[in-house]
Amino acid sequence: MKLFWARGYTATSLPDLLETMGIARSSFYASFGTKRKLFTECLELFGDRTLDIVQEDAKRLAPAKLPRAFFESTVLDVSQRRVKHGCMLVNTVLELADVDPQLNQLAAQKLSSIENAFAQAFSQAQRSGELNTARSPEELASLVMTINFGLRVQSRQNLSQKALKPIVENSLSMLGLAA
Amino acid sequence: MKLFWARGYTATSLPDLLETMGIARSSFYASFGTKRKLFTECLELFGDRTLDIVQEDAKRLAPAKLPRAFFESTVLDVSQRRVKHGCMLVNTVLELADVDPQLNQLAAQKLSSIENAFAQAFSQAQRSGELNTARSPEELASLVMTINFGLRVQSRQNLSQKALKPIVENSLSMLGLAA
DNA sequence: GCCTTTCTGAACCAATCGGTACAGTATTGC
DNA sequence: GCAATACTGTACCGATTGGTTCAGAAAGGC
Repeated sequence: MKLFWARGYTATSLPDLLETMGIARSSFYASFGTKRKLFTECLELFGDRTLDIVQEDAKRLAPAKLPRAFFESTVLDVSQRRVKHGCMLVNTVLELADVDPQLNQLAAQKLSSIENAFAQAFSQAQRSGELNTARSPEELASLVMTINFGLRVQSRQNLSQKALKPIVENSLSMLGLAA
Repeated sequence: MKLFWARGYTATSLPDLLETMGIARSSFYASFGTKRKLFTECLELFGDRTLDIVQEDAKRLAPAKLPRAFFESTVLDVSQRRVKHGCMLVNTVLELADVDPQLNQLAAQKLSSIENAFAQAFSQAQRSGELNTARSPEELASLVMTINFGLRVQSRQNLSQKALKPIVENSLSMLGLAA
């Protein structure tokens, strides 16, 4: 998964995978079927893990603090190596949008479920009066995802993590103003 | 360029290019050298054209209206087909960040020059008192680019243009609050 | 200690990749 | 109408792509 994450689907060759996994070619096909099937499983795994982050945070944090928690655990509080890989879902969408509709749709669907998790938390907070109702929960979630996407693109450039920090802070500040 | 734009560098094969360009294989190599060299030229062309959009708008518009003008001419006022291709520079960064450092750097550098164009316009507006000085020109430009990246990722998903419109409007509204 | 399951390593497949070479055909300039 | 330039079509190159097959070695269960 880490290989696919870093290099994308096409640029990751079978020999690359075999060497990293430390298994033989025949074992690979016996266990995982095809390269495409393995990539699909990796996409699902990555998407589910990311969704878990949001849902776990939503259990114990005020919704207004959700975006910061999410950006910290996916951009700020990870190694420089990892932040440079960006988000595997976003990478996949941009690599395969006009090449492989199925994989694109799978990634888009996972992203959509993450956006929904944000929207649900915001919706609940608005009903309990914790959150300003100037914008709908869906609009707020959509804004959070837009900023998230933007940050992931910034991450994947050659930016140092120091240069990334103020971008995250300013984005959060801007989001706060909008909520 | 349109082919590279839509499918990315790796997924665009030489036969694809030849068919679209309507020339023979030997003519291709005689005129453009290698596939990689052509891609470089396309990146430069795309980057320069995008930079032109910002610089031309900056000549006749108030800096506060620059982001809206930019998003209109790159996201809202283009065909559904075209908006689905996203931004070639962003696509390239996400496809090749951990695969081809040189091409990644070229795309990143072009994006940086676009960001600088925004920063210059904002800087001038702050000196003349047109713009709030709560945030530095560089910070504002960085925010605009982050939003821009986010919108491009949204565009490249299977979103209809109708679904994209409110996202752009909300993003602009959020940006306005931050400025 | 034996039998079954698991895995390896290498050979092999057809297809495609980017790139080169070159003879032959259009097209151009004058 | 002739010569120079531009372009085509095809064959070819080595390398690499994802995927298959299978005999043999290693490991595990009891």
